[in-house]
Amino acid sequence: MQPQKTTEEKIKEVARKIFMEKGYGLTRTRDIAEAAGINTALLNYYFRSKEKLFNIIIAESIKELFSTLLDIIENDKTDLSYKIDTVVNRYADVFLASPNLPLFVLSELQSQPELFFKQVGIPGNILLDSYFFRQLEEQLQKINLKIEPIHIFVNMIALTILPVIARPIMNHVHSMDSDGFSNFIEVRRKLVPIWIKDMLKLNN
Amino acid sequence: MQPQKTTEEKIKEVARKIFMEKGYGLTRTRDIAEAAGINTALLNYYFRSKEKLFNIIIAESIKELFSTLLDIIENDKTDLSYKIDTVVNRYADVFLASPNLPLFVLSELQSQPELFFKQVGIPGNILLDSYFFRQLEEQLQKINLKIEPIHIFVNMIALTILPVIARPIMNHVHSMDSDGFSNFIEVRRKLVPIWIKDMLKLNN
DNA sequence: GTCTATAGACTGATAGAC
DNA sequence: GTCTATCAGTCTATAGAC
Repeated sequence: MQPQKTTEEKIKEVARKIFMEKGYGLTRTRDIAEAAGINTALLNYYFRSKEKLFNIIIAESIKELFSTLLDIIENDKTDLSYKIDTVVNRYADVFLASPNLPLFVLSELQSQPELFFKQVGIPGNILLDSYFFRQLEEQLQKINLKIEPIHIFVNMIALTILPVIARPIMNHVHSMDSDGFSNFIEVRRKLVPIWIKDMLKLNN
Repeated sequence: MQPQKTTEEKIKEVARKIFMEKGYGLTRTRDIAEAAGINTALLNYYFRSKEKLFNIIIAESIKELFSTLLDIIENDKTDLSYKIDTVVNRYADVFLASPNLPLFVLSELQSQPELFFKQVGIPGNILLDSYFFRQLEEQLQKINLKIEPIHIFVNMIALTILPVIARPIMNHVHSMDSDGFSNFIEVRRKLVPIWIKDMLKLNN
C-alpha cells in the first residue's frame, strides 16, 4: 500500500506539470488549484504565493537536471569511457521520463537567469574543476588535439538533448508518434557514446 | 541615408525583442508600447491585439530559422562537404545576430505545435526528401554505416545550436561575457563541420 | 486545513478628442 | 496617426467562517 499523497505533495505534482507545459507567465494559480482538486486559498496557505511555489518547482527541476551529472563527473574511480556511457544513459532515462524538463529549465533560465544563482547554489566552477574534465584534458593531450574539454562536454550533452528539445519539429519532419520518439532516443543512447569516443579517439 | 522606420516597423522590432526575452505570457503590451515610444492604443491601432502581433512575430521567427536551411539542402549542385560547411556557418551567423531566436521558437513550438503547420507551411517531408538527405544516405552506404541520415542532420544542428540555447548555463559554468560567447561560437564554427565530416568519414 | 467571498492590482483593449 | 482617459475582465492574494 502506497502512503497517501498529502495535499501539499499533490499541489506540487500538478504545479510541476502545468508550469512545464505553459511556463510561469501563462500558468494561473486557478489552473493548478483546480487540477489539484482544491482552491487558490489553500494553495496560498501552503506556498504563500505563485512565485514561491514556482521557485520551489524550478529549483527542484534544475537540481533534477544537474544532480544526474554531478555524482558521475566527480567520481575518480571510473574511466572516461564509462563516464561517457553513464552520462548519456542517465540523461536518456531522465528525458524519456520527463520530455518537457530540459526545455522548461532552459526557457526559464533564459528569461530569469538569476534563478540559477538564487535557487540552486551550484558553484560555477564545479564542472571545470571536475575529475571528468581532467580526464578529458588528459585524453585530448594524448591525441594531440588542441581544443578545450568543454567542447567535448557540450557535444555530449548536445547530441543527447537536442532530439528531446526539438521533439515538436521531429514529430513534424519525421512523422513520429510517441513510440517513434522513444525509439529514436533508444537508438541514440547507443550511438552518442560512440560518436563522442570517436572524437576522443578512444577505442570502443 | 537610411529610410526612416515607420511606426509599424518600430513596434514590430521592439515587440520581437521583448517577446524573445520574456515570452508571450510575461510580455505586457505596455512594455512594448513604451519601448517603441508610443502607447497601447496605437499598438492596437496597428495590430488589433497582442495575440495578432505575436503571431506575426513568431511566424517570421520560424521562417527566419528554417529558410536559412531550405535553399542550402535542396541544392543539387553542391557536394556534401560544402553543404555541411554552409549550414553550420549560416546558423552561426543567425545565432550571433539573434541569440534568443532558437529557444524562443522551440519553446513556442512546444506549447503550440500547430503553429508549425498554420504559420509556416513547410511540408513535413521537405527534409527527408531533400537532395542533402540523399547525399547523406549515399555516403553512409559508401562507408557501410547503417544509421538513418536524420541522425547526422540532428547532430549537425545539435552541435551548432546547443551553446546558444544553453547560454545562461554557459555563462554560469564558464564565466563568459558576451565576447566569450562570440568567441565560443567562432571556435565551434570551425570545429563542428570537422566533427560531422569525421562521422561521415569524409576527407577534409 | 479547507472553504467562500471579495479585495486590490494589473492588463488588454477601446472610445473619443485632436 | 496619435494621444488621454478609462472600462471591463482577469488574476493573485487574503479575510474570515467553519
